[in-house]
Amino acid sequence: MNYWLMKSEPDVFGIDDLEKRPNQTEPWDGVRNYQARNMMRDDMKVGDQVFFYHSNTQPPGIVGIAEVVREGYPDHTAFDPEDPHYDPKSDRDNPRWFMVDVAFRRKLKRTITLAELKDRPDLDGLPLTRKGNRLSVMPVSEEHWKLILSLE
DNA sequence: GCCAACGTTGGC
DNA sequence: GCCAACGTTGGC
Repeated sequence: MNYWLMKSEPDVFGIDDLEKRPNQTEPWDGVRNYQARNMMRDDMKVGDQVFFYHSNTQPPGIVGIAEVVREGYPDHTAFDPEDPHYDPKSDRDNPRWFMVDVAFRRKLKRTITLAELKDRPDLDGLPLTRKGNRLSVMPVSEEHWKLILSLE
């Protein structure tokens, strides 16, 4: 099993929104970055655990846990000219963008903030806190996963 | 609202 | 294939 972290802006789609979805499940659409695409298409497996991270909010941090419930499949929002994530270079015969479905598991008892993650020397190498990393999907090692959970 | 970091685009 | 211009992300 693998571990991941996915970023979302709570004003757009937060952990509470995921909890309220039918089946508490949501397709993670709209990702338009090749590295993140590759991870969703190739690496994320059913049962993988996901930290749900709130970005662009005060304070930014990890707020909950989700789980991959459907593996990579074409992101259809790229096919729809009306959709803000439309990409004319992607079509059904040769889809460029992929997504996974994630399901709500639980909220953390408290937000584990970006600030405290940055502060911990034992979390050196965590992609989230590496300088300049703006990926919206990133891997988390098992060691880091357990360590972060122990902070809850 | 600012701006650093970084990805993408397109002219050459 | 280089690189300047531009757009986006996301912390602050």
